[in-house]
Amino acid sequence: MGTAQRRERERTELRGRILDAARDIVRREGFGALTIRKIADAIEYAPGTLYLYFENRDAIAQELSFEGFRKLLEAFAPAEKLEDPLARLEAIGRAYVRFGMKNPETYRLIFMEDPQLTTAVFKAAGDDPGQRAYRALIEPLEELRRAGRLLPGADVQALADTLWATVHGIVSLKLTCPGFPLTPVDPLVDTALRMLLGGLVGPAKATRAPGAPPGS
Amino acid sequence: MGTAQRRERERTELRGRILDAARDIVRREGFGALTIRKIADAIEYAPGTLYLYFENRDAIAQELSFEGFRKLLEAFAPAEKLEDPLARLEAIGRAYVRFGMKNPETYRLIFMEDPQLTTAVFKAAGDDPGQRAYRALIEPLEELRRAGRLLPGADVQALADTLWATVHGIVSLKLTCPGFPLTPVDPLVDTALRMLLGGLVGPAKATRAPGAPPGS
DNA sequence: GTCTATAGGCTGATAGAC
DNA sequence: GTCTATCAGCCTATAGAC
Repeated sequence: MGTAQRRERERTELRGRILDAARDIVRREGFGALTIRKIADAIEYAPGTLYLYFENRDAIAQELSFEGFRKLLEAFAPAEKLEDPLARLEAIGRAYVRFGMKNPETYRLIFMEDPQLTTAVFKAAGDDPGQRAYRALIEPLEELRRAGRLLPGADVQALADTLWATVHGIVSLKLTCPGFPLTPVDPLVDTALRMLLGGLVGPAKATRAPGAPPGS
Repeated sequence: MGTAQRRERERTELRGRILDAARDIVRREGFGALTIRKIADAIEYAPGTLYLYFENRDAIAQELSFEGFRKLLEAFAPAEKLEDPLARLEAIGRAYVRFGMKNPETYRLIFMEDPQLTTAVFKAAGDDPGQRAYRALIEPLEELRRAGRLLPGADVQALADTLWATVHGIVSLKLTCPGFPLTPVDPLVDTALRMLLGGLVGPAKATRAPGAPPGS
């Protein structure tokens, strides 16, 4: 496996160990606590050595963000296999929130810290992962539209952006406002998806009350 | 006016000028750039002097957050005067987003920076402003419920939290991800509110397609 | 490649003169 | 009340020895 060899080479070349240590620090203490010295301490090297592997601190943070975004996309994979486009949208939304809650500091780093970093991630974490993430939302919506299941005149782009904003809102509110909103994450996601997706396919299909428990 | 006298007293006591300078720095350069020395420079005092008026840097940041949250509540005022509860909800959502876009760094400080700060703001910026903000959402929803305009079994709390998460999502995404989402703020808010509130009062009332332009 | 050492900067906060 | 001076600490990044 070429990938494994490259990873092994990187590891022996210290690069991998630097990233491992950096990832650990961000996970445990947040991006603000990520310093060259702390990483150097963790891997038991002199701080200056790190500059042989990364141009500066930001380059390390960027690498971590790329990596995190790639993992987010991987977390979408099972959802993307679902046949029904509506079920796909729902599953992607849930996978997104789950990723954010499981990796709070990584999520913060990617989506809440530095606009420049976020922009860089969208533009260049592999083969245009920003577009790939977007397509995960746009594609099922397009499929719904083609099948005539969207109301006429629906703007697929605006719908995708709204869905994204909502799941991002849930995650970021939960990360920064513990205790607010009062509703626990899972029912909150249930309600949000029901409200957003329920109206999507037209009034006729919206049979359950938004905010009602799933079994009602 | 007692308030004016107190403000004047505070100003002569330097406290007001410190806050003014701090507010300016946060607005222009963000919370990360707020340092005791920078404030002292701006008001042309020695750094140590500030400690006679504030315990430490965090106390200044907290005061700014309290102030910002109070202004957010004030921005709700015109919306809260509307009679129709659904129109009230919509107007509050729009006012929220407008506030965030107009005061990006203040919004960041209050809602996106430090969980501890955010918690403090909710608990103690005057007479329980967190509850007041919450009530602004809960109350119109309760009114809708009482009027039988919500579907039976609807969870008012979850609905309020979802609305809040969505507008927060829109603002915070726009602040950290300029360029993503691609949809401009105003149509994004239109779509989100239509999707969320459209389904709220039951299928019969949802006549416009989510994502369609308002006139369709 | 890795080290030590250091330049040059920033920070919050305090002590003591006036 | 306000100052100066300073402690004690952190930081990035680089230069030069080995």
